[in-house]
Amino acid sequence: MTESPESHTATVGERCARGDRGLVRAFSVLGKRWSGLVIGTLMNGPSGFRELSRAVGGVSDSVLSDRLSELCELGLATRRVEPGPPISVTYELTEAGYGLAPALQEIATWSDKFLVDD
Amino acid sequence: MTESPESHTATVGERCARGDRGLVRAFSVLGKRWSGLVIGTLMNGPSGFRELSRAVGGVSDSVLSDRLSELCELGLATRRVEPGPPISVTYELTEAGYGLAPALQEIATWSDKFLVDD
DNA sequence: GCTAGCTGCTTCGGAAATACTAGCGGCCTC
DNA sequence: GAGGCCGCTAGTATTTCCGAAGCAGCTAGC
Repeated sequence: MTESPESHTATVGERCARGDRGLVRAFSVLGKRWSGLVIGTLMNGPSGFRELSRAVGGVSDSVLSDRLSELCELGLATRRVEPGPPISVTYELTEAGYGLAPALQEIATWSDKFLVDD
Repeated sequence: MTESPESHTATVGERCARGDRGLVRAFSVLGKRWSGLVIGTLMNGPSGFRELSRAVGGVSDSVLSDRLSELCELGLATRRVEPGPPISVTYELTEAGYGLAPALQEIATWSDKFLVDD
């Protein structure tokens, strides 16, 4: 397949049409406030709740707790408890979670190019 | 730069760390309910309000109207009015809007691979 | 031992966002 | 004229997000 602009556009268009179900599912996750940033932050490696809260910045505890629960339920992240003392909790992305890396990379690239600085 | 798995992982990690500002900006758009799907649907080409509403499916008029306004204000989409009769309104992505295609493609690929069917 | 501070949550009440739906004016068809 | 389409808007109801207080567990310093 040649890499002409037209065929690339058509491929994108067909892909999005066939990927509608996929996009619906994906944005049921990514379209919730903070989820994308939580996942993006966990790309840097496993993290505790408070560490994650500080790294994300600006997310309330209750929402962060909800989002992490959802991500774990969806199999995108795991929650590991070290019984201690001191007790500690660590959140880490799963393979599925890390699978979002290419998309997040593309999003960051797009953002740097097209979104204005606030 | 070699393409070894380690350097790829490090590149992703560094990229996300350096892209945090970018991700924050991006998810201020994509992290809102329906915006991702609206953009994804407009990838198929220009569309009227009702046509878009039906294609996206499940979004309320008032929220769709809000989202489209926001996308236009951000320069991701344009709203064109044909004075008619009959009067018609068409929404279309800008170059910046279409610039999200690679990311949406990656998201759809990821979703197909890792998210469970409902 | 007490206090202060960290941890990871949970709970509660309120603010903000979203959903729902009726309605408007413009237009077309029967 | 009635009914239906269009693109919204406005008002109300519901859901989501938020902020902050609080809990239990733990540590460090006095």
